[in-house]
Amino acid sequence: MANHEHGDAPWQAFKQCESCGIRDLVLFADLTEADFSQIHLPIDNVVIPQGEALYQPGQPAHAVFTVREGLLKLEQYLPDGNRRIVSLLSQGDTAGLEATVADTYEHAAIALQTVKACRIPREVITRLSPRLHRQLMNKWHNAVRKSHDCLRELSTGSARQRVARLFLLLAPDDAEVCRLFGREDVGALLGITTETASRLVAELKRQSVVSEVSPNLFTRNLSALEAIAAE
Amino acid sequence: MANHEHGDAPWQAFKQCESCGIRDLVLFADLTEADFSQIHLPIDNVVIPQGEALYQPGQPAHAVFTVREGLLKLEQYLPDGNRRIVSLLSQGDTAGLEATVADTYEHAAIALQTVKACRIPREVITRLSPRLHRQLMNKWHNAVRKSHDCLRELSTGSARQRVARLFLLLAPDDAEVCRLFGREDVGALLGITTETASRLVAELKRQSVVSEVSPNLFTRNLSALEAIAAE
DNA sequence: CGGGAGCTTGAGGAGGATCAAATCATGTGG
DNA sequence: CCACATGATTTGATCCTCCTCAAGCTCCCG
Repeated sequence: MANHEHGDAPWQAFKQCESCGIRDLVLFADLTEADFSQIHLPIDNVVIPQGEALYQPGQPAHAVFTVREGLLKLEQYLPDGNRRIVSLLSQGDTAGLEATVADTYEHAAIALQTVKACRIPREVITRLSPRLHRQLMNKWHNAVRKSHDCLRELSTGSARQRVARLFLLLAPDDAEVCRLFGREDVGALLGITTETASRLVAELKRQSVVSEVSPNLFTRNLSALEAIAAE
Repeated sequence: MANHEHGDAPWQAFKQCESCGIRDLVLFADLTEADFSQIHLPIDNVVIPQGEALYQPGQPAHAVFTVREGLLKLEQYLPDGNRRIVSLLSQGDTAGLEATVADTYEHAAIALQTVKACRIPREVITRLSPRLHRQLMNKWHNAVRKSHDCLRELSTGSARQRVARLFLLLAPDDAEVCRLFGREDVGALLGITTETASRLVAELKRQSVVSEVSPNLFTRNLSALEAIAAE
């Protein structure tokens, strides 16, 4: 199971959050010292090892999570038993936003790379609600945008285009390298089979559009990728 | 262009909204008489004929819209010039929610069936913000859910399965009939070509899984559709 | 060293794309 | 009222992409 380590006193949450390295990215970006003093519940740090679930669909949704490090997939299951990844969450993204309006989680949230996240009990959100309004709206907006990006870029066009677009989406343009994940997950994200995903990644390697410097860590030829994405 | 007809005095908005037939579905569901009295901007009724745009991507986002009748598509454009429908909005859904957090619209919103909607200026939302908090969150939540539904049901599996799932999503199970739209749009929604969309709809008609009682108006054999959706 | 999981590759076939043409529906002007 | 132009839908023929089933391969760990 995921490792929950939290400070024992409420005010520790304050100290931790205030000095958070990604303060401007998170839900609490707008809060003041006075706001933090109203938090009477622990904000836990959770670490989810690769492959472990942060939560499962149908579980009671007691908390919202802010991703500080790593990569998380949100997946859902189909009538025919297949599964589909509907979103990828990375630094600054929020998982389980539905906790603020629904009783249960709607996805399986599973770490593709070891994830460090903050667990924020739903009551904290409820209590700070007016102060968080703007940031909550921003987070929802991001969730919608990510999902539409996924449809537009990763579920449209040929399998080759989708793989190229995935390499472009996985890291900002100025990033040196870019970390990929298992071919089965690539398939579930792009709506293609594991074999096709493998074939195409291998092909891009052979054509040195990307090169694997270490297992699942790639350098990219951006202009070549962009050409494929738009062809 | 879309037809904007609005009451001239602010309080008319109140009267209209208060007696709205879908009051419990809309953004203003929680508001009281006192809240309405704070609205000093007109809530217009807009009618968008089939094929016309409610807004275009990049346009300054000055308003949010509640759909009262009809069907709206949200579409986005790809690097290669193709387009993809990322969401369908119908009664009670909200279009242009991004107006509350961004400067411009992110989609083209186009009527698939003649749409009647309420145009709510962004300042109204801003002003009533705390009172609308819960409903805004609900609307965002719906937007995310719709988008994930689209990915999971309409962009996964064989073209045949997708068409069947579309017929199931287009109207509630107890609806007598179900209205479809042009094959080109069906294609853009399911991520397949116009020809394939046409072929499969025609095939379902021949197999009397659906029947076209009048142009683009269908009755459905639900169990047959469900069987195809899950096969 | 052997076993397992994930990745790669191969051969074959099915499903969907593409290009092209025929049919149907709609509206317009003669 | 009919002839015709226009656009959407349907259908056909062909090709190519991607899926399926299957077998090797690599790497890691016991």
